[in-house]
Amino acid sequence: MTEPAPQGRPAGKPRRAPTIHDVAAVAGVSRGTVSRVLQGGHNVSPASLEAVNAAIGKLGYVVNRHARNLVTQRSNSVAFLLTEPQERFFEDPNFTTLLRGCTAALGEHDIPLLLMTAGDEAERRRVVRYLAAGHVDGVLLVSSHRGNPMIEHLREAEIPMVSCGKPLGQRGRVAYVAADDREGAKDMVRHLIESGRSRVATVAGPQDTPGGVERLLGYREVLDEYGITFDESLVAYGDYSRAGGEQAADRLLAAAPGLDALFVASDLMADGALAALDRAGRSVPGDVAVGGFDDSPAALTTRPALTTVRQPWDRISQEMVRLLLAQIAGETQPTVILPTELVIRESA
Amino acid sequence: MTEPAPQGRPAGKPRRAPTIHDVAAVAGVSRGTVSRVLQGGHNVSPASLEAVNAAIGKLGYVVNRHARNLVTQRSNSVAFLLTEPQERFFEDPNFTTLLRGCTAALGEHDIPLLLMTAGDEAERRRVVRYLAAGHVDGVLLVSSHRGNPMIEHLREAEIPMVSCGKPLGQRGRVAYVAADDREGAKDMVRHLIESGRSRVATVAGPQDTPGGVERLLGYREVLDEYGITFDESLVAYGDYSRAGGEQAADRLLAAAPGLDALFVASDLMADGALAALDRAGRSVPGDVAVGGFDDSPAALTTRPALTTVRQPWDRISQEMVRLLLAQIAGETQPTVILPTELVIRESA
DNA sequence: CTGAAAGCGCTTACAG
DNA sequence: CTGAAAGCGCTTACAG
Repeated sequence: MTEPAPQGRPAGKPRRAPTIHDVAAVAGVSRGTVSRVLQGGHNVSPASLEAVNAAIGKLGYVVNRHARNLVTQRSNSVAFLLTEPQERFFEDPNFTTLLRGCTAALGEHDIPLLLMTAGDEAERRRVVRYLAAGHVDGVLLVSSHRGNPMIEHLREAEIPMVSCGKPLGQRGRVAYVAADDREGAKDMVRHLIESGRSRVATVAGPQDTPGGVERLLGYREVLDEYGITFDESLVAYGDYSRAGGEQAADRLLAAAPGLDALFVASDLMADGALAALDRAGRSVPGDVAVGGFDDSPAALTTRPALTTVRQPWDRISQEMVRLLLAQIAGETQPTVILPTELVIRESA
Repeated sequence: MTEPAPQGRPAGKPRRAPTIHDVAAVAGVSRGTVSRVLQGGHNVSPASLEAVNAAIGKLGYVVNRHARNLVTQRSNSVAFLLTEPQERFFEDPNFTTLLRGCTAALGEHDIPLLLMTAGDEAERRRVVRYLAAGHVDGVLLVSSHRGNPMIEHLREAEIPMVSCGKPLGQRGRVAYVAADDREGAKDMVRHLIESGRSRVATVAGPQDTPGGVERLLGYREVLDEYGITFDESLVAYGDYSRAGGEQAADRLLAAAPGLDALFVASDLMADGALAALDRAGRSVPGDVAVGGFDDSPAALTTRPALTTVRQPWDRISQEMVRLLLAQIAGETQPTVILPTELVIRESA
């Protein structure tokens, strides 16, 4: 007599997950054939293919990644590496947007994202050891400052990687995806001038970051276009933080009280600048038109709502993942520059 | 004649990583002994131990995780799972704080964190398949709303997990770490009353989240303590978003114009409430004292700076990791409730 | 304390 | 198109 089928799985702990062996037995083929089906079903007869798929469904078989990874010498995983002091990035809304986009894009390939941070020397060592050991197939790198020590380490270990934003001082040796910072800045400054402003100041980002450099260059190029002489007293520098933007705007207001427009190199800094202007009794956009950069969520909650330059974060993350997977597959992929978009709200 | 030693590694690609076999050969012992050293060096003679360690250093040997994981049937990795619509969490500063803390805490154990999101049905299926296949050893769960379908799936698959915040409707079946929401709320409301306010209103969180329920309960309990009759018109509900807080405050101002204090169940909502009060021409804390909850970075940039209840995020993430690792190791760990701290700034 | 050996669950030439 | 077999790099009883 046969026992009644147990409800669910038996009481004993040892639920052994079905293996390729079990599938082969049920399907009545060899393990090699099962594996071939798993690899895409090439060189497998329709009958075998169907039998194997049925067995897989019946058993609820899922490949054991460790076994597969061991033999293929791949990890089928990718690291998302933050190389700045953690504080900075975790407060930056651009970061979470990017992280979310990369997670989603990798998810579609069924590739998990390992989040790693390398903020201090101890972490850096641990991460390099981990990555150099080949525990991931590639690295999505988030680092903006020149002279990042991690990049050298990763290059030496010949780990596929793609950076978000152009890594300064690498002379084209590392692939990257970036928004067109310079054109975006130019669009904004043209918009400011075309709306009738004549004393356009700017809060630039750090000059050891690509965004800091390029957005300032865009500002200067448009001044040239319109035959406006560049004036040192109309530029101040911030560190991309809200407080930094506020202080830079204070300095600008002191050095050039007559300014009637302000291009700020990030939304977070623009939010700070808005506070400074408010304190100084200047209305926006009445007295001073203000333009930001990023189109971060914060741009919608400032008052007035911020006119800004939209960075295409969704596409940036998608392209980063595409480039990295191509690189892992052995293809050489060119760097990608994505267009920005001027978003006009109330502040300018 | 011997060739001069090549600089760096040879030109040919095939840099094969050293294995336990190479280490054994260099150290003059068997692979088993090398493995024992790797496992902690028990039952290994001092001489062997030293020889093996020297060989490891010389070769730059790093264990192959795939091989190890295959035989130990462990993944030595942990998932950080977001089960809400992604938008919500990625905008919530509490989330990034928690993510950062967990990454750091796991990093100390050399365990990578896999970031996974289960916002829609398709993602949910993919994630359940991945987790149920045993691809991670455990799950750090971030989910606040009652009736989260993922929890059932994970429980069925018997995957170790610990939740951030008490999962409603699970009757104690899943371990969690949380701040003491009720006590935190009570501290704040007492502070409001003790500072001389008599019409204390509250913006509560969603009532299908533990923070929404508990913080409102704390508010009511303190009212009782002081013999103040509970007044329906002094409570409004928000969804933890900035806009939600602003709208809730608007409603409160309409229903109870005489309110002179406001306890808001999150800093983000408090920021919105501040905007509503400003629009209504009420000064803070002059006309209305405002208290928040979280002590998020935003609490420092509101004007006036926000008096709030600090959630101990660092400890929360550390405890989550500790509990999860214990659970993976087979130990049963009790749930952990951590004390909050009243942070007095300018708004109350 | 230590070595030889089995085995974890896959993939992939190799013959046929 | 398919099976038998080797091998990926480890860990872990088992003898000794």
